[in-house]
Amino acid sequence: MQADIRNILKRNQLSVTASREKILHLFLEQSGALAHGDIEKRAGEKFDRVTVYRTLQTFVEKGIIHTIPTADNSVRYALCKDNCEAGHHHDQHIHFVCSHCGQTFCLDDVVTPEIKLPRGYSTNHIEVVVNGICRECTA
Amino acid sequence: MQADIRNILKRNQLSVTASREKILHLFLEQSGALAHGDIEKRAGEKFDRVTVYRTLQTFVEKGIIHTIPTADNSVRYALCKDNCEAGHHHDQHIHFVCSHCGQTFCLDDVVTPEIKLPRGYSTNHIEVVVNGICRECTA
DNA sequence: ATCAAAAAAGCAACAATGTTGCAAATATTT
DNA sequence: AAATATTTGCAACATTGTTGCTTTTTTGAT
Ligand SMILES: [Mn+2]
Ligand SMILES: [Mn+2]
Ligand SMILES: [Zn+2]
Ligand SMILES: [Zn+2]
Repeated sequence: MQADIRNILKRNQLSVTASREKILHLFLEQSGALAHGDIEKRAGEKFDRVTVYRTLQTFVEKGIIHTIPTADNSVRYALCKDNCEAGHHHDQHIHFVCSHCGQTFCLDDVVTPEIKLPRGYSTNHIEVVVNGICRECTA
Repeated sequence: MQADIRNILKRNQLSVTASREKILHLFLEQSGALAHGDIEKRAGEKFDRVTVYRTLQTFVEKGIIHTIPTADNSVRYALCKDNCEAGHHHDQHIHFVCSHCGQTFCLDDVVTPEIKLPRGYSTNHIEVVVNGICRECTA
C-alpha cells in the first residue's frame, strides 16, 4: 500500500511528501469521495489548510483525483480509476450520492448515457449524478 | 411582466417586496442560470447581500427556482419551469454549461435518461450536466 | 553520507462567501 | 389608518479559499 502510494506519486513526477502520502492514503482506503473538510478531519497529523488545498489541486491537475459536481456548495474529490493524464481527465462513469449516509460514490461500471441535444449544441463532457439510497444503507 | 411577477409571488404566498420583484425579474428576462454574484451585480439598486441569500433560499423552498450542480464551487439557480411545489421539486430536464460563454442553461426539452444501477442502489433523482458549446457560441 | 538546488509546507494576512440576531422599515390584514 | 406580520439592512461573526513569503523538506548529484 505504502509502495503503491509512492508509485503513484513518482509516476506523476511528484515529490514524495508526508502530506501527499497521507492524503493519497485517505483516498485509497476510502470507498467514497472526500471533501476538503473530510480530509482535514481525518488526516490525524495536522496539515495546514493551505497544504490540503494545494495538494488537492495538484492531484486534480495530475489526473490522480477528479471533482464531482454537487448542487450544494461542496466540492468532493474521488480517485480517478480510468487512465486520466495530467491536464486531461476522461472519466466516463456516473456518480451516486446517498441521501441516507451522505456519501458520494463513483460507480465505475455505469457508463454515462448518450444525450441527444437540440440542434446547435455540441457535447464535450457529460456528468451524471444519481441521488438515492446506496447499497450499504439499503441492506 | 410586472403582473406575472406579482402573480408568481402571490401564488406562492410570498409578500411582494422590491427585492423579490427585482430578483424574479432578473430570472425572467434571462435565458441562462444566475449565480448569487450575478444577481448582486445586475440588481442595479443595491440590495443587501443577506437579502439576496434569503430571497434565493425562499425561492428554492417555494419551488420557484432550482439549483444546478457544478463541479467548481459555484451554486447556480434557474427558474423552475415544471410544476414544482414548495418543498418538492420535480424538474426532469438536463443542464448545459457552455465552456465558451460560461453560461448555464436548462434544456427543458431534454429529459434525463434512465440509468441502470447495480443491485442494491435505488434512485431518487438524477442530475445530468452536459458541458460543451451552446447554440449562441456555435453560430 | 554530504551538500546544493528545487520543491513543498507552514505561516500570516487577506479576500470572498455564507450565517445569525436584532432593530428599523415595509407589506399585509383588519 | 392602525395593528400585526413579515422582510430588510446592518453588524458581527464563521467558514472557506487565496496569495506572498520564509522555513523546512525532498531530490539529485557529488
Ligand atoms: Mn468518479
Ligand atoms: Mn433547470
Ligand atoms: Zn448510504
Ligand atoms: Zn455559449
